[in-house]
Amino acid sequence: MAQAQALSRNQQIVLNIIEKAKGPLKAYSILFNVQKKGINAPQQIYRALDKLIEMGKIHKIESKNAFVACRSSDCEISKATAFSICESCETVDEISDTKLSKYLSGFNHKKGMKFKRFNLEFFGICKKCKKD
Amino acid sequence: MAQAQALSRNQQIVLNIIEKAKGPLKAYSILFNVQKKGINAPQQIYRALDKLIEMGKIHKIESKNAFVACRSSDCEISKATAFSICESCETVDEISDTKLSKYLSGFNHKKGMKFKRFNLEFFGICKKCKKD
DNA sequence: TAAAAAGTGTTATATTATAACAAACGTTAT
DNA sequence: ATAACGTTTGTTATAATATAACACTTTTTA
Ligand SMILES: [Zn+2]
Ligand SMILES: [Zn+2]
Ligand SMILES: [Zn+2]
Ligand SMILES: [Zn+2]
Repeated sequence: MAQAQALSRNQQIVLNIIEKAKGPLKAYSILFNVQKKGINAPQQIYRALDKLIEMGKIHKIESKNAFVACRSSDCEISKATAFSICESCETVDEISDTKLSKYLSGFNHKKGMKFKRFNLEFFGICKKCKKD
Repeated sequence: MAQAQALSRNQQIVLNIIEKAKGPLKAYSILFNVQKKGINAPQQIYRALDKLIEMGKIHKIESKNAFVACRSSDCEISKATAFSICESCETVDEISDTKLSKYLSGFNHKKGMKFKRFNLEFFGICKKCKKD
C-alpha cells in the first residue's frame, strides 16, 4: 500500500481553503484568502494546486478555471473525473457513478488510441434553480 | 427545416482559419493570422468565436483553451461533444460515436438534475506517438 | 422607413498562468 | 554528522487568455 503523501505547508493551506469552500474556487480568490498566512504570489498557489491535482486531492473544473476538493475518496489519482455543473447558480458536484466510470474507462476510440484519463462535464439547471 | 445561419464577415474569416488548421488554434494565434485582413483586436476574435460556438461550427477544447472546427456535421448546436487528445503531440480528434453520445445524453444524475449539455475530453498517447 | 437587433472597431483593463532564479528545507547515504 | 540530492519556498517579472465599455455601422424586421 502506497504511503499517503504528506502535504507541505503551502499545499495544506491551499487544500484547507478549497475543502472549506462551498463551491469551486479560482486561483486568485484562493490567493486573496491566504495573504494573511504569508502567501503573496500566484506561483505559490499554482504550485500547490498542481501538486494537489497530481495527488488527486482536488480537481480542476476546466470550463470554469476553478478548483474543487475531491469528494469521492476513490480517485487518488485524477484519471476519471465527472462533474455536474449548474449553469444558473454555478454549483458543481463531483459525480461518482461506478457504471459511468467503467463505461468511459473502457471506451475505445475507433482510431486505436488507448485512453489514460478523461474528464467529463455535464451542464444543466439544478433542481433548486428550477423552482425559481 | 431551420435556415442555416449566414456568417458575418469576421465570423467567416475566423471560421476559415480554424477549418484550414490541422489542429486546435488559440485565440491569439488566430488574431495574429488575421491582422492582414484588418482585424486588430482580441474582442473581434472572441466575438466571432462565441457566435461560431453557439452555431456549433466550432468547439472549444477547454483543457487547452483552443478551438477546433466541428467535423461531425450533426452537432449543429454544441450540446454533446467528445474529444480525444494526445498528450504528446497535442492532436485533437472529435469523437462522434452514436452509442457514446446516446449513453451520455441519457445519463441521469442521482440528484435529479437534468442535463442539457456535456463535454468529454479523453487523454492518452496516440498511435503515432507510441511508435517513437 | 423607422425601430430593433446584430455586428464592427477601438481603447483599455481584468483575469489566468508561467518563467526564472536564489534561498531554505527534508531526506538519504556515506 | 555532513555532504549530496531532490523538493519546496519566496520573489520579481511577464506572458497568455479574456472581458468591459462606448461609439458607430449594417442588417433585419415590422
Ligand atoms: Zn475526485
Ligand atoms: Zn443551480
Ligand atoms: Zn462537433
Ligand atoms: Zn500523438
